[in-house]
Amino acid sequence: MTEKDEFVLQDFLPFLLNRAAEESSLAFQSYYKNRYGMLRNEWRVLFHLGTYGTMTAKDIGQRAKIHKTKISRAVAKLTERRFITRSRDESDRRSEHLQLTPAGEAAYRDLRGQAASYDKQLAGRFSAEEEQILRRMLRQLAGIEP
Amino acid sequence: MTEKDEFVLQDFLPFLLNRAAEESSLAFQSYYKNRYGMLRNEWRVLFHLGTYGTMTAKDIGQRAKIHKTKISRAVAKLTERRFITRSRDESDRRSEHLQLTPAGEAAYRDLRGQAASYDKQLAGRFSAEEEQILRRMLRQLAGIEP
DNA sequence: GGGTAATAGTTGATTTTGTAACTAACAAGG
DNA sequence: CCTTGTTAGTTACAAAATCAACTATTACCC
Repeated sequence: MTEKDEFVLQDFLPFLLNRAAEESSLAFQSYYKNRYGMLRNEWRVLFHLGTYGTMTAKDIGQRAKIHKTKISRAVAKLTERRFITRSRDESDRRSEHLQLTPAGEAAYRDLRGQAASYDKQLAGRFSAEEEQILRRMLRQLAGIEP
Repeated sequence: MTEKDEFVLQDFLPFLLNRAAEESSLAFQSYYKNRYGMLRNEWRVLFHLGTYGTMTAKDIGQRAKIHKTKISRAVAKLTERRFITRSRDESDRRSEHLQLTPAGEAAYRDLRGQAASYDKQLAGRFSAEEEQILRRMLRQLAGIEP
């Protein structure tokens, strides 16, 4: 808080972070929802496969800190919609390698472009230095390595 | 993003903000959950009544940007647990004034102390200036005045 | 090898949220 | 007044998140 004991709810970091997260997600969320009928966990999975290439459900879960049941259901939906394909790892048949289909790639590229310009718009309210500071601090708070 | 077209998922603001919000809420959340069996919306209502005094559900909703159904349910739970009392506004019998009971006050004071030290701990990772910048930027992103 | 524990992922039951429709009270214009 | 519209708050139903239990497979180790 700004001063010792005096507690200001509007300045409480978890509160502020939650509100900022909600607010900043809104417009983008409605884009992938209306355009592709996707849910938050689905675009997250899609984005991970798009940016990192083939991954297993576990890999995604670790990187994004999403619970395995959410991933399982998101993967099921994306498979159903032919955005990803799954193939068993023959050396460890418990896990599956997930990969985007061409349709998945196309959706990813569209959404990535959208995300990039949306991000630019959000960050545009700040100076370049501020922006860098913000991202660094958020990474810190999110527990993401540098 | 750090550079023009090149999209880095881990730097996407909505993603970062969501992760930071979740991560930073975790410890505090488990405190009020374990200690008082409260949900997020319940502590938010409690905190609003604690910091601003008597309010109506609508007031809380406007200030915190929480949907009225969430507030309605949170108020019902808090009333059931004897943390708040409700009294009709006699000049407009549609709305009710909500107020903390002594038990509610006690819970609020405990949680406020907890929140304050938790916040201090979170902010302690940064310099005083950085901290100020962070809060200002988050308020901006959250759409909160000043 | 054979039993026990650990891991990847799925499924089902319960809780919580989101959305829409609803009730009750007030407002405003004719 | 009285119809139409608006507002505060609740309720009902559908969608999604959470948590625990489950299957299938691999790892450990005696």
